[in-house]
Amino acid sequence: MSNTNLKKLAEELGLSISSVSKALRDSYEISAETKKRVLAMAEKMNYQPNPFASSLRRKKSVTIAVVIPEIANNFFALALDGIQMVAQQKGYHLLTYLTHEDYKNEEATIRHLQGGRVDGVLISLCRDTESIHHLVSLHETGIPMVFFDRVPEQMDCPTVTTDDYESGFKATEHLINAGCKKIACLSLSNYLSITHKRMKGYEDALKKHAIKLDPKLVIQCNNDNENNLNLIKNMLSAKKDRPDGIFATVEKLAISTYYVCNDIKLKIPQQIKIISFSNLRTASLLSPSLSTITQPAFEIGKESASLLFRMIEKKTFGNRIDKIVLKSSLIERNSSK
Amino acid sequence: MSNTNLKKLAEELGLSISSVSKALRDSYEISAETKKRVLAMAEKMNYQPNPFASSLRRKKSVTIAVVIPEIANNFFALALDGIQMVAQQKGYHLLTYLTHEDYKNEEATIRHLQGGRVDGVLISLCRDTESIHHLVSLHETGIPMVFFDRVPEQMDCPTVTTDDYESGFKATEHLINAGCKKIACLSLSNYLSITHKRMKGYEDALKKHAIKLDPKLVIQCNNDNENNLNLIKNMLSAKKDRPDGIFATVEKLAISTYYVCNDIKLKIPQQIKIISFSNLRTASLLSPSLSTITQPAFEIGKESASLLFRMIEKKTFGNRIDKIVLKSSLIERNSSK
DNA sequence: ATTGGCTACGAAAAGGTTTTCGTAGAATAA
DNA sequence: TTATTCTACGAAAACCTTTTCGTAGCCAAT
Repeated sequence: MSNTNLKKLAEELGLSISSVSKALRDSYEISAETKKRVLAMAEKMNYQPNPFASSLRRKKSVTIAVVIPEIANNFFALALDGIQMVAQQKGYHLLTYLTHEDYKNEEATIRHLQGGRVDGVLISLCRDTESIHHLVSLHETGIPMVFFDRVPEQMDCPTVTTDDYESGFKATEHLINAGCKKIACLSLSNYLSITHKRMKGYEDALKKHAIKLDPKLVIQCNNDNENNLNLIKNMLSAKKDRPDGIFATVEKLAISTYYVCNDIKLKIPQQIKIISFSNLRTASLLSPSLSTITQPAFEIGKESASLLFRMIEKKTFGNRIDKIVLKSSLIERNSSK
Repeated sequence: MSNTNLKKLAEELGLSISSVSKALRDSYEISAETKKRVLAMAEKMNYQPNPFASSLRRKKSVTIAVVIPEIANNFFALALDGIQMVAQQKGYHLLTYLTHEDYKNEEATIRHLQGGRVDGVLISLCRDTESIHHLVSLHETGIPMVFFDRVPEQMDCPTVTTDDYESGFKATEHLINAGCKKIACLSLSNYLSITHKRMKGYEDALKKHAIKLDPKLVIQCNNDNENNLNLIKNMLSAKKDRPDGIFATVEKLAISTYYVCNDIKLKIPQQIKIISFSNLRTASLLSPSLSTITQPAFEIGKESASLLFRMIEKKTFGNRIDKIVLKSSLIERNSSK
C-alpha cells in the first residue's frame, strides 16, 4: 500500500502538515525553495493524496456518474465514449451505471447517487420510466444533472437530444416516397418522449400523404428479444394487411426485422422496405445495406458532458435551462430503395 | 443537499453519534427499540451516509475500476456488461476508464489508481503496451488486480483469457480446408500476448499444412482506420501474390477488409475468403455473412469480475494465481465458404 | 517610535463516519 | 453484602486532507 501521507511527508521534511499540503497545492504562502523540496520528496516517497480525505474536506468528488440503459448498444457506447472523453479532459472520474432497461435499477441507482458520491449526473432514462419522482428527488439535492436522448418530458432540466420529430417524419416520408403504402412502426416504449416524438413524426408524415394510420401496424416491442421477433414475425407473416414498409425507432428492432425477413424469405427491399434509427457501423455492409437515421451519438455524449461541466463549474448556476438539440442524418441505402 | 448527517440525527434523537452509527449498522450493542427509533428517523430525515467519510474511515471504497482500450467495440462493451452485472450484484460501484489504445493514458490511469480510489482493478491492456512498470507498480500496492483478454505476458497476476492459440490455429486451418493457399493475417499489435498467440496458431496451422509463411502477408495495422484501409487495399490490389484468404485477429480489421473488397470489387468468398475474431451481432446479416471466431465476451467480463471479488473478499489472498481460460467458438458463415 | 504590511510558516479545526474503550446501572453469582 | 457480568449507551480517537486563523520576524512608511 502506498502509505505515504501528508504526515509522513511532513515528518521527513521537518515541516508541518499544513505547509506540505499548501506546497503541494502550489499555495502562494510557501516559498519556491520549500515547494521544490516538498515536490521532490513527494515524488521520492511516491505520495498519492487520499481521494476520500480530499473529497470529504472539499465536498467535491471529482467524479461524475452516467446512468444508461445498456452498454452493448452502439448508440450508448458511442455516447459514453464522448462523455468519457470530456470527463478525462477535465480530470474527472466516471462512474458508470447500467439500468438494463429496468426501472427498479434506475430508481435504486438514482437513490444511491443522492449520497453525494458524485458532482454531477448524466442520465438517459430506461424504457419503462414513467414516474419521475426519483429524478425530482435527486434534482432537489441541487446536484447538476443533464439528461440526454431519453429525457423526461415533465422536468425542468437541461437536456441534449436530437430532432426526433423531424427524423421520424423524414424517415416515414422517405418510405412513402419509395412507394410504401402500408408502413409499420416499431417502438420500444410507451413512455419515452423520444418515442412519442418519433411516432408523432411518423403519424404526421402519414397524414400529410393522406395515408390512414393503421393501429395494428404500430407495434409495441419490449426488451425481450424473443417476444419482439414473434411480434414482428406475426405481423410480417400476415396474408393480408402485411406492411410494405417498416420504420424502426431503434436499431435492435431493425436487426430483428432482418432476421425475421431472412426467416420467412421476405425480400428487402422488394417486398418490404426498412429504415431505422441506428448507429451500426456495418449498416452499409448488411444484406441489403440498411437505410438509417443516424444520431450523432458521440457528439451527444460530448455535448451532454460539456453542459454538465458548465453547470458544475459555474458557482452561480444559470437560471436558463439549456435544451440542446442536435441533428440526425438520414442515410439512404438499399433497404429502402 | 441532503444535509442530514449522523450528528443531526443524533441531536434529533437525543442520542450520541456513535449510538446512531451503531444502530444503523445493526450493532448488537444497541437495543431493538432504539434501533427502530433510529431507523425511523433516518428514513424520515432522508439520511444518506457520506460515502467519503465512510471510505476514509473504513479504508474501503466499495468501488472497482475497469480499464479498457475502447468502449465503442462489441467485445469490450459486452465484457463491461458482464463486469457491471457482477459489480451491481455485489453492491459495488464501477469506475470506467478508456485508454483509447494510448499507452500514455493507460499509464496515467494506472498511476491515478494507486491513490486507493478503488478496491480492485480490472484491466485489458492497450495495443502498444510494452513496458509494464506501471502495472507492476500498481500491483505492489497490494490492490487486487485481474487482467482479461489482453493480458501482460511477464506478470504473475490472475488473468481471464480465451484459447487464442487454438482459435488462431482453427481459423487458419478452416481457411486452408476451404481451399486457401495464400492466407494473410491482419494484426493490431506487436506487443500483446493475444496477438502473439493468435498468430502462433496461424503459423502452426500453415506449417502443419506445409504452406510457407509469407511475411508480406502478415500486416501490422494500427489504430488509424485510414492507414489500415490503405494497408489492406495495397495488399489486396496486388497483381501477383494477392492472398486468397484473410484471418483478421480483430473485428474492425475484418470490417475494413469488407470495405476494401467492396471498393475494389473483390468478391467474397469467391476471390477471397475471410474469417475474423468478432462479437458483431450482425455477422450473419452481412453481405456475405461473416465467419467468426466469437469470444464469450460477456462471460469473460463476468468471470473476471467474479475472480476479482474473490480476491477482494478473501482476507488471506490465495497464493495460487488464477489463470482462467474460456473457449471461443468458430462459427462458419458464407465469407469463408 | 509606532504602525502597517509582507513573507513563510504552524496550530488547530473541520469534514462525517467508524471503532475502541469506557462506564453507569442493573442483574446475577458468591 | 460484595463481587462479577451484562446491557445499553457515550466520549473520543482515528482516518487524511484542506483551510482558517495566527504569529514571528522583517521591512517600509509615518
